[in-house]
Amino acid sequence: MAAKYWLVKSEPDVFSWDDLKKSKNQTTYWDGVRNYQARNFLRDEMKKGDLVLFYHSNTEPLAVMGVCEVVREGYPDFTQFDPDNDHYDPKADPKNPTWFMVDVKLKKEFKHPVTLDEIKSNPKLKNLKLIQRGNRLSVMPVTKGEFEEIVKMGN
DNA sequence: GCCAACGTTGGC
DNA sequence: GCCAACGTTGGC
Repeated sequence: MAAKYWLVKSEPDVFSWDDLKKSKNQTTYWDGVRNYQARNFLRDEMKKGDLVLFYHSNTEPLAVMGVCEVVREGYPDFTQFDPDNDHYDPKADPKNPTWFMVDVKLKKEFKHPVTLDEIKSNPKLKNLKLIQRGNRLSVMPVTKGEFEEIVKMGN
């Protein structure tokens, strides 16, 4: 099974590329996703070895910072059961968890972060879900071609 | 800080 | 099951 390609958004105020760099083994768990479509990707579709573009949303610079690799496949997001956590979900049932997460590890830092403007002005990326109107998914699939184009732009 | 777009909630 | 109201996202 060939690896798949993904793009995840993170607000750098919450968790930035630098935070990932400083994490133990440059690996982190991707917690706090509370959207069913994104949850399904995390739970069912993301597999070990899949490659993930890491995008900074909401705060400058709006850009893809680099590439991560999935190192642990979907497992229950423990923050849903923690009342002190921002992502606590009082309806979540430990026996049948609602929300899932994966672990990702830093694989490659772009020499040149690929900004939203650059993505928008590249005709090869015009179908990228990220730039489609009103898209609010925090985890989304990208095609191999889109992935390779962004990696090329980052080097 | 604004606001368009969207997902979720809840009354009916 | 519809749909209005509401809250959140995220670019500008």
